[in-house]
Amino acid sequence: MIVSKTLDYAVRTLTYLGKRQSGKTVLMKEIAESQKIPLSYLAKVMRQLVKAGIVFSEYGPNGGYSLKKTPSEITLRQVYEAVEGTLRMVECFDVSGISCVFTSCCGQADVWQEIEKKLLDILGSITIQDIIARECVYPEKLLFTNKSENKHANS
Amino acid sequence: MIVSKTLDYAVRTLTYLGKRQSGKTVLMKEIAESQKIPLSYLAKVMRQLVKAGIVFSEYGPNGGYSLKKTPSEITLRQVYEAVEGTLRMVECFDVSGISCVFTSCCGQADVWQEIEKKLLDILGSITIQDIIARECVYPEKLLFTNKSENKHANS
DNA sequence: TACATCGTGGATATATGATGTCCAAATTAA
DNA sequence: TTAATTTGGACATCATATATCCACGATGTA
Ligand code: SF4
Ligand code: SF4
Repeated sequence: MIVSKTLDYAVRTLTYLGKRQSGKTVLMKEIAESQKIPLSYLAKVMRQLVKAGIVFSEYGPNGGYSLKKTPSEITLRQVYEAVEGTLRMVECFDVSGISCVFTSCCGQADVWQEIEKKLLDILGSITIQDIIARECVYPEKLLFTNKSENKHANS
Repeated sequence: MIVSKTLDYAVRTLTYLGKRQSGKTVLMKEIAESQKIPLSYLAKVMRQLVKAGIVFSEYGPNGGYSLKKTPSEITLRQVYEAVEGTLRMVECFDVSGISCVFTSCCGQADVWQEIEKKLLDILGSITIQDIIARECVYPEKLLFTNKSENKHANS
């Protein structure tokens, strides 16, 4: 019941791209550095986002990434499924497809599937735009000062 | 975003105990065998349920386990927290307590915490009784035949 | 008291998956 | 062609979930 680092990376990247949305592409290197994501790991995450049709990628010099949809069209559910695959709260079948002995008569499986459905609805109702909107009002300032001690001046 | 085997074991055990609720204690061995849970692993799970105040344990001959509350008083949230600890969807602090650089200005963290809250509400609204009620109507029959091929006669 | 029964506690192993690294190939601009 | 950049996959590393083991503590019975 946890947001993996991979998902965290993906969401951060998308909000970052969402704010740059002037049609210009952004280098993977820039994303990695600004978001403190290991470059070679980010590469893997980006591939998944591209394959899912969420971001657009371009090769070569002047290449990079940009959003393929507007931030308000990208839901958390899409992002989740891009990097984690289909959400499944209970795994009633093992890797070789053999079902749990209790599957045919299990009240628990039903319950988890209902919860899963509700959770999917929630994830589907939240967009990258929502996340951008929830950032504090002076984001650029902080982003550009995070090499220093990131101290709060709220006295 | 997954129900661990441990949690699955815990819920199965509690529904099993819930159905035996005549005040009588049940041996760990019986639970393990009927629920196909490794005995020595179940031991660990039971300890957590006892510590959480959900089940009652008794030493010695005639010992065993029984529910400390009625099935309708035990919520999934309680069970989750007993075996997994506090639900936290995002981990914005590493093990040594150092916070993520973005914590002070992160829209994502807010969003996950709201989702977390909703999920906790859902988990808190579902009880072991609900799960028992959702089992199919001939549970004993199936439970006692699972040494055979568990074939369905629904033609 | 002595003994058998059964849960407790913690140390330790094993398996699985998440995270991170590396390098060669593909694509494109200049 | 050459440099810049993403792509793809193999591989290494690390963390955690799962499982096992064994000595100990508590309780009933005789
Ligand atoms: S016990 Fe029920 S929920 Fe758990 S794995 Fe088997 S069928 Fe699925
Ligand atoms: S980026 Fe935001 S959500 Fe992710 S860890 Fe940092 S603060 Fe938490």
